[in-house]
Amino acid sequence: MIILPNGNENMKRPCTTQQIGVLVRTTRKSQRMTQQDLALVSGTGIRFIVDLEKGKATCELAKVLTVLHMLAIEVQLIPPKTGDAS
Amino acid sequence: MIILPNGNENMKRPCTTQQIGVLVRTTRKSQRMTQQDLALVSGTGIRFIVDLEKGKATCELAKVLTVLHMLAIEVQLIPPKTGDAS
DNA sequence: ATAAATATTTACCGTACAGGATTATGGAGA
DNA sequence: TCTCCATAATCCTGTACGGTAAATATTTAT
Repeated sequence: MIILPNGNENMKRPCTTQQIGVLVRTTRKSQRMTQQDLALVSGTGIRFIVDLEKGKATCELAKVLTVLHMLAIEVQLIPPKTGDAS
Repeated sequence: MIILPNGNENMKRPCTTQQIGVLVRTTRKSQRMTQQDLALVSGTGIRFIVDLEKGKATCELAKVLTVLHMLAIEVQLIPPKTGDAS
């Protein structure tokens, strides 16, 4: 176990809202969907999609999950192998 | 491609806030942390942890990601293999 | 290249609710 | 009992998000 200069231990970087935003946008475009399309099938407003793709920190969790699902982006949450903590 | 009775095609189930809540709670307990501990290291209030573990739909994305990170729960977002869409 | 058609972004308003702090309640265990 | 943990209720500040319209940017056609 390595203690980094910033005080953190060597754990994987946190998933950021920025990363999610970029992923949503690139995936959406690869599906040739407009933001409006995505908003429609996700049951949200366009504003939400715009904010999400911009990496807004305060987006609502469930709506984000819905959007990811509509884009067929699989979400895997992998718990620690019983031992490592914060 | 299979059309299921509920009208959906055969895509994986969406990740739900309920699942995340359960995962957070079980992982936290396995680390022997209290909700207060988790709130403290995550920079949130206890209320947020309680709500998150209850599966509240409207939790703020970034805070959820922080909590997952503090619990060393890895988040993997896997984009579709270029083709499948909604 | 230029124009036309689309797509995206931003600003504003209004409603509704998130989440922090605090306090109270209840349950499990020493 | 006393203590720790979890939950719930209340107050309050800030803001998410939908709708809309206007301003840009990007793509497509001629």
